[in-house]
Amino acid sequence: MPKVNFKGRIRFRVMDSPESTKPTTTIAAPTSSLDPVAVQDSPISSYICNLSPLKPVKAAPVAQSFPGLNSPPLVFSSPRIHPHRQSSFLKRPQCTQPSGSELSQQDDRAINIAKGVDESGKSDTKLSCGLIFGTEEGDNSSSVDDQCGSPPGCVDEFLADHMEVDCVELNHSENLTSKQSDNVPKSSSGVADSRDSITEVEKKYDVTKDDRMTLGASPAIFDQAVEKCQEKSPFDTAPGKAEKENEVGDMPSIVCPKVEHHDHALDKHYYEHSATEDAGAGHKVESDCSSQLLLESMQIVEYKDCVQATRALSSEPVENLMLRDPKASPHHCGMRRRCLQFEGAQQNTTVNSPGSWIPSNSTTSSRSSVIPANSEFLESYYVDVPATPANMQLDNMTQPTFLAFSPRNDGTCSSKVSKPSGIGLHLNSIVNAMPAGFGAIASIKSAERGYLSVRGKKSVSMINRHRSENLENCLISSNVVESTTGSKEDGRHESHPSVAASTARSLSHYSVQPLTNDVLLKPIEQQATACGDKRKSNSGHADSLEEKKSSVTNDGDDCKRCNCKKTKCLKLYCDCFAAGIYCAETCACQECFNRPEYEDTVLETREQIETRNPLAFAPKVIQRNTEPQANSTVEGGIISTPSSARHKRGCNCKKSMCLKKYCECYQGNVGCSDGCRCEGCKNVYGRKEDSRLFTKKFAFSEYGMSKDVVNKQAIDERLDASYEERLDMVPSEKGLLHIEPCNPRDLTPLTPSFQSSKYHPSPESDPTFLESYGKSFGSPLNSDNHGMTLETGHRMVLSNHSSMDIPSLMSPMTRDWSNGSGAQLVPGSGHFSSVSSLQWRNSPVTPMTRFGGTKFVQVLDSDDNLHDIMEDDTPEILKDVSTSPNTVKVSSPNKKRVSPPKGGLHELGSSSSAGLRTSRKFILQAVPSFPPLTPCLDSKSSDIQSTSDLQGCSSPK
DNA sequence: GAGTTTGAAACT
DNA sequence: CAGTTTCAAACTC
Repeated sequence: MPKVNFKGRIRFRVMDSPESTKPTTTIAAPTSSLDPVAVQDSPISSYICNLSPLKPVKAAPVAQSFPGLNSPPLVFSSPRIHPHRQSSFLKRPQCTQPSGSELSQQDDRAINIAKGVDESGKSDTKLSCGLIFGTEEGDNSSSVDDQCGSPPGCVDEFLADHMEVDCVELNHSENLTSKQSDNVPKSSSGVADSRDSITEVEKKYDVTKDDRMTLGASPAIFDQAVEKCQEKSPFDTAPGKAEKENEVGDMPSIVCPKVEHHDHALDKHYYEHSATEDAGAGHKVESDCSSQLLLESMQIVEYKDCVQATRALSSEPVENLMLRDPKASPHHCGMRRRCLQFEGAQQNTTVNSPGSWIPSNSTTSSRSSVIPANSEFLESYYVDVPATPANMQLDNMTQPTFLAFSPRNDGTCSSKVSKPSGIGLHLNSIVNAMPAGFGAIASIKSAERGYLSVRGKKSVSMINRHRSENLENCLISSNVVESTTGSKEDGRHESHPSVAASTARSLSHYSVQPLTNDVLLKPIEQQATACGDKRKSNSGHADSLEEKKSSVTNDGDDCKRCNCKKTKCLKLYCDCFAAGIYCAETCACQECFNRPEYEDTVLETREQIETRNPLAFAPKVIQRNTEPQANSTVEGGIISTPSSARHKRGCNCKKSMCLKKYCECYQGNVGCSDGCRCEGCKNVYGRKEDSRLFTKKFAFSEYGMSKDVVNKQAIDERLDASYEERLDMVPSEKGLLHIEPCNPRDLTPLTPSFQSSKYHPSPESDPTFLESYGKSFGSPLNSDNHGMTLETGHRMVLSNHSSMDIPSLMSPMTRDWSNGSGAQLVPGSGHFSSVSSLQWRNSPVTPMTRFGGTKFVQVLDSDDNLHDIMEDDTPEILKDVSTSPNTVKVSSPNKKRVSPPKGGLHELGSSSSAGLRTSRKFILQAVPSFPPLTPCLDSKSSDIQSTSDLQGCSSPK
């Protein structure tokens, strides 16, 4: 068919142009999943894998529809992934704790289901894949390949795996890799296993049953679901899709229409993945999935998460679920789809910890402590996961996030961590929302550590819901949107009283929510926005909102619609491709190869592009302030928002004066920075010049506000218009302040950068980036550094300001700050940071970066290096505020509000002054500790906090 | 909807 | 690294 021809063309092109190395193999087997996968996997150095989420994607293709599989390798995990990771993370721990694990898994499943199975499956698969990869990677590169090639567990598998693995077989993950191929046929057995596992779990944990009861799901239903799953499991290989569909069908309530609609192909992939994986460990997984699905479905049904966030079947439980699941699911749906391909890289980390019990205990405890009965149940699941990690082992904690990278956890408990697919970043950016997820995840993780802060906020979950609503508003800026989504997610997570639970939830939710995006259109919109950075940014504006909506209406996917005619959607010219998402039917592109069918080609191409520019797929706009803006506005009216965010590379506008969407900075709703080479910059969000003044001044501002304030005022005036829109959003956010913690997810979008940075610290991609950020660190480390620095600073600050810390950690930089000051929910930053570090690195970093970044920046600013950073983040200055209230004031474009700021400022100022001082001191220490080298490592070495930062740092874009 | 403008991406 | 070309989005009419 024409496709074939296309493929041929594509292959040729691919071969010819960009991806000479892989091309042949990849090209050869683009459609043929296996070959490419194997190739990718085997050779894949972790590095490569990490680098391109595409690989995972390829793997997915191999699975046919398992983008997820591919994802594992992806360096840049999409935010989504992170969430998943977290979820997976959580799951495993849950596994250790049957009830909790199950719950978490179920949640994930539910999410998947909600996604419409497919999407969820994709996202999940990705996650799962990531997890698998993680295990595999840890185990063997080949295994990874297998995963990729084989159907790395579908998303469901993901979840299921965790569950089953934990409960049933810890070794499954290992087996899975080997089994993948074999397992497929075993699917049936897998189902049985799942049942068994379920039963076992149930046995082990009376709670599960009870939970079911609580959930409202009747045992019978559950059993039925299991049966269905089992039946489905047989889908094994080819049938996978059908099976998935079936599953979906099985999970009637669960299925989310959108998801299904979105990416059948992807879903299929996932499905296949799941099937394949299921076959091996996958079987268990599937069974788990099925069981989980059942459970989830049960829960979901009650919660109706999967189906749609909107669907809140049961009121209370539903709410909790809704908050989590719905969002997640919806999110995931949209995000995943898009990101799936790239996301494939996602790392799934199923942490099976022998000590899982401990976690489980914690989780259980969390349950009791936090969640109300039913909701608790779910929460408990979430909680379990996080709890386990936290409790379990900081190591594990970190591992979970990193597990993908290092299978340590696997040891005792196989923990599969979905690696963040750096590439997924696009998604992140897109998803950004997803990204949010990352951040969220990271935050969550951190939360786990310090999560306490989060806990207090189950209400947050509610908020999250609102967020979803708000999201629409948030659409304002894609970046912002992302952040918002993240925040929402975060909020959700946080919402749960029990920190661990909250964290776990957040993880699960994140993973889920992003995907699910809720059926809620809003979420979708967000996703869309997230998807297309440009568009997002565009949409970011109020105007964009409408557009987004329209696009959203299309599908969550549409966020980006390309019209490529010559590039076949395999170049960065293509917004879809650049965003790490597949082109949708709504696209008007011609001869599009950016489709699941051509995953291999896509992955290869991506790899090639990434080879040239590791940050090519990183979000163009580093969102730091978006959410914060809202916060800032809320708090002190410090509306530095726009300023906080920056364009990765900076624009080069000469005629548009940065006042049109031609300008990427403008598109991204971010101010121009020193990195920009624009001429006659009049960027409403912040002029390059201004940014400098700001940044520097700002840096000083903390120390001496007056100058900054003045500049800010001027800027604010300009920004006010644009900001007002945001502000509008903000108000809601204000209400959401609680949510702020959630905001961290927003950061998720950054994650991509992380990944890239991690793997590709190369400054090439982002000279400006490096410059601004790198300067501070001295090393070219990308944003990671920033993240590192920021985080460290943040932490440092946090140490000073316990309250502040939490918020910052929790929420994106700015908001967090503002909110942080107010909310400062959690004081456990320190703990948080340490834990987060690993995880963050993968993807979640972003959040960290934001927070820490800004603050840190300030601190740094005090130092020479830091100062530069500040500049980059100038707008971020506002962020700085977060670190120090003062900074916030300064940074906020809406200085009027901010600067006066009022109490907030004062508070900040007072606290900040002290905090800053203290932070500085810390920084001084920390900085030295930070070798300019890799942010992550450095940060780690320097401080735990720094480590957390590092995670964030990994995100560097 | 067609044509132009714009700036990023890709290429040399 | 700089310059040029190509490309697709953004914009205008």
